[in-house]
Amino acid sequence: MQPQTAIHAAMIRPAAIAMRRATLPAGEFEGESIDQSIYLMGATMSYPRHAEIYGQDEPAEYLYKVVSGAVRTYKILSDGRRQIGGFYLPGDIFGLEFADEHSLSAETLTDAKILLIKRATLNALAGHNTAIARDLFALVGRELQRVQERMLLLIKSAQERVVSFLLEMAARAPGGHCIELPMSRQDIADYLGLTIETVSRTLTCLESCAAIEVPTSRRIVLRDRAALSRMNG
Amino acid sequence: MQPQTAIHAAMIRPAAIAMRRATLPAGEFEGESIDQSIYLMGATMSYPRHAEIYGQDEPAEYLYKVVSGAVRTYKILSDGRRQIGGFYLPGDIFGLEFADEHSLSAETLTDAKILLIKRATLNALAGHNTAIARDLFALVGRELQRVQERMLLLIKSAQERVVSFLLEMAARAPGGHCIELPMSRQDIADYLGLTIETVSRTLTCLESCAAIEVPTSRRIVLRDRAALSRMNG
DNA sequence: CGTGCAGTTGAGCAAATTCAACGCTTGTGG
DNA sequence: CCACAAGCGTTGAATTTGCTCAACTGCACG
Repeated sequence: MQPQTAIHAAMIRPAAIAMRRATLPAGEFEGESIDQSIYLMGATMSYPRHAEIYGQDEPAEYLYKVVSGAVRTYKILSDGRRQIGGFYLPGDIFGLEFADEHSLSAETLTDAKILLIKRATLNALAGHNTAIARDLFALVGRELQRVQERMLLLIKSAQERVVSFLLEMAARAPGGHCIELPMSRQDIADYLGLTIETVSRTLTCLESCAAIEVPTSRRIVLRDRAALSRMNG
Repeated sequence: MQPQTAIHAAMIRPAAIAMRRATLPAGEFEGESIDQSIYLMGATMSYPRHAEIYGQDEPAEYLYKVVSGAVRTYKILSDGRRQIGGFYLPGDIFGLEFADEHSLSAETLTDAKILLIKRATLNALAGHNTAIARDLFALVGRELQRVQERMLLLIKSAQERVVSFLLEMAARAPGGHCIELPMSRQDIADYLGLTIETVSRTLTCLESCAAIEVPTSRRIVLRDRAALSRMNG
């Protein structure tokens, strides 16, 4: 499946970026410098639903930022099981790798617009601009924390995993208590290391406990956040 | 429990380090520049067995390198369960954190000598010396890969987890097929997200399959590595 | 009105945990 | 030197948890 591409790359040399950057106000939050660079130097690509953005073992040339839509990264194990590495929503950056090749694949969950920036370009910028280097570092640090959180999740019970997932998604949702899920039950199951049946049953159970409401299968409303937090271990 | 301290800090200004570094041959492997810095600027501390090196929620001021002995990092969950973040053997660096506070605690498994270096010092060095910055980055990258590996491990079956653990330890052991374990069954269980009983039973099973030998509880010999690799998924 | 897909529900099963007992080693005190 | 307690590891039986397999529902689409 080939993505419908719509490239608007700004052809600016690194030095020009650095100068332009210098005229902007000092960084007020982490990632600002990287954001500047991506917007100035990145190319926007439009992908249809369920399109592959990159595959396991392809060279990791780019860094990606979600503009709209949602993305999943995943890995297929030798026995056919699939482990989902993470879900990325608008504003999130993915594709951070340290090997020369991607260890995960990435696919869109929905139609999506993705901003791409060459890693080589960013590395070159980081060599001259310490703000960008710092942002890159912070980015990786946050990714590390995210993965460590998830490690803790994976030793918990099925119910705790589902609850953690709901709270995590709620924290990133606009309202904070009504979640619109861009992914299927199978995706959630592969993210949590459970089966779809267990996820489904757990949600039903949470609903009958009055902790959540599930008006449609892709929308979940948190009713009793205190109860959920208690279940979260 | 207070560590027996034996500080031998070399008091050298960053600029001096950078100069000294410049006279050395160009980096031949990742981490060399950081190693240089740690050895030049670090302080060695001696800890007895089961001593706390730092605690969860303490400010993360230092980076640590194991000189001798072994270390575990861990987190106590609210319900009393303990998750082990990792085991660190001589040559390993731990204490990498991105928040200002440690999210894990660290303890010695055995008597140990640890080299400490102030994060602030290293950050300052990294700001001037791109080789150090690159090493730091690579270090974090490898830590991220390590954690991602472990995430994959935690969705596997008990047997696969134990086998993965054995292969991981064997890869770091000197001979490569005879493992001297510095940690207890409880530590292994908490590392793998299993119970001690399951770990014990699995080892017994592997031994009766002739895949391993367990001459003493802390020593494990890999007999049939091919079979183990096959079990590893 | 069927067909196909996603999600739910139920019954039976396998895997891992819990609880309990036991063996081995180590260290301590009589 | 022996007796004994404590800690660690192993083993067994019962129980729980989550998985597998299968049927069923609701919904979108032709």
